[in-house]
Amino acid sequence: MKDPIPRKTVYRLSLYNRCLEQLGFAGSGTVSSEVLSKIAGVKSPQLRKDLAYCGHVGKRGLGYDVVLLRERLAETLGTSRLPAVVLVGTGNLGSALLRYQEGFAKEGFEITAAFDARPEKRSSDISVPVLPMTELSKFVTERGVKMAILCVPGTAAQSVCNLLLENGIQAILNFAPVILQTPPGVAVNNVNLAIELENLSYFIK
Amino acid sequence: MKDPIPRKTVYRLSLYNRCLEQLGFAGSGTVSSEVLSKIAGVKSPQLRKDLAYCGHVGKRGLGYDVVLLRERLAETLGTSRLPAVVLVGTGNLGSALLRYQEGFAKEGFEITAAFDARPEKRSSDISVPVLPMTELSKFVTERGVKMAILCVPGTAAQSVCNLLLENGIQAILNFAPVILQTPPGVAVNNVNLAIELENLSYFIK
DNA sequence: CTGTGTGAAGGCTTTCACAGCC
DNA sequence: GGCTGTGAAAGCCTTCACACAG
Repeated sequence: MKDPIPRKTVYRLSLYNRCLEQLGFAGSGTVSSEVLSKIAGVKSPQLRKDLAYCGHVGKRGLGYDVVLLRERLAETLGTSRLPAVVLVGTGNLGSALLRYQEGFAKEGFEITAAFDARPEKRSSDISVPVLPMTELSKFVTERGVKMAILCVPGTAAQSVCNLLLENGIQAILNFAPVILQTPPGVAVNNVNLAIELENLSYFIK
Repeated sequence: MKDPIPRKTVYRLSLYNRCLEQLGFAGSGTVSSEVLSKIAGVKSPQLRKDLAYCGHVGKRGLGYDVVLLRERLAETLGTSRLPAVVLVGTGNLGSALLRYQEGFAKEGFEITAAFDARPEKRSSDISVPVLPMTELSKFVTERGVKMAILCVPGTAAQSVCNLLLENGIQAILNFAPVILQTPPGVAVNNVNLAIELENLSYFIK
């Protein structure tokens, strides 16, 4: 309801969106908070409270209309028009993600270009243009790209990050094992596979 | 101090470990909570409180001895002996991660084997043995593997997950875009790139 | 005087319980 | 009767402020 939707709620709204997709309802009927919350792995009051940020979208006694709910979610999240994304760093992980391109495409994202200090490393099974770093500024500013996926080595991450910010990038999905120092207003999500694994290992008996 | 370290704290302890690594101190000297917290992107009191879970490891007026701290962290997290990991699903993302193997190795993890319904897809630049799914039970139980990375399509994720749990897997790093239904006592960390991107797009002005 | 360790305060999220609408 | 929407309560985590050790 209130303007500033809590970070964690935004996260879960995306999640609910994916869960609805997964349900594969062909426009059919409604879901109850009970059912949907179970799929999403949260408690039902939480789901209801989260969805309340999208306005009164549920019907009491019935549940949530699937189609309507998805529309509202997309609207609230601003997912109707998905932003262009560039990827920087085509090493192991970077080119891996480029090969996974179709996975992103299915979810509505498209990597418009990739950049690397040594673009000739580009392998033949990658369909995205791989350009030298020197072209990054021009490309990003001309096309008004606002999001980037960062896959450079940790040692280069901060300086490449700075370069991105100078050219108007506002959100970064960071795979480099470094916490980026950024000014307020820039969104950074970190994905650190080593930490994920280490974290899991803690819970093994 | 108390036995049950909060989940989020465990997470950050791993993070601090990585930050120390990044500092690259060759056994030299100490770090203050002020400095280390800045690198890790948290506030200094938080860092101190987190580190207090490792016992009295800091020296007042001096800071934290880097070597000692790393030892204590490894001890607390149980990272001294790192567990074996298997990867399931060698599609786009799965084989991408296998190619990234050396990235894991640098952080101390090793994928001991990969499994797929069609293992012949194995490409030549992957050094990890790729075995058919039918061998999974035997491999996992015989070697006592407790951790798995799950990269199968969403439609297969839950059933493969069940198979893993039946064979004694206790922790799963899940890349499938599905929330896995698991009994308590099993740890699951989800990595969903589409959600990360969607989430970031929300914060673009 | 510097910098850790920590009780107490504060803020944010989750959970509960139930009123209200279909 | 069923299920949403939501104030109130509880819980958890973060932040603060300061005592205290080196």
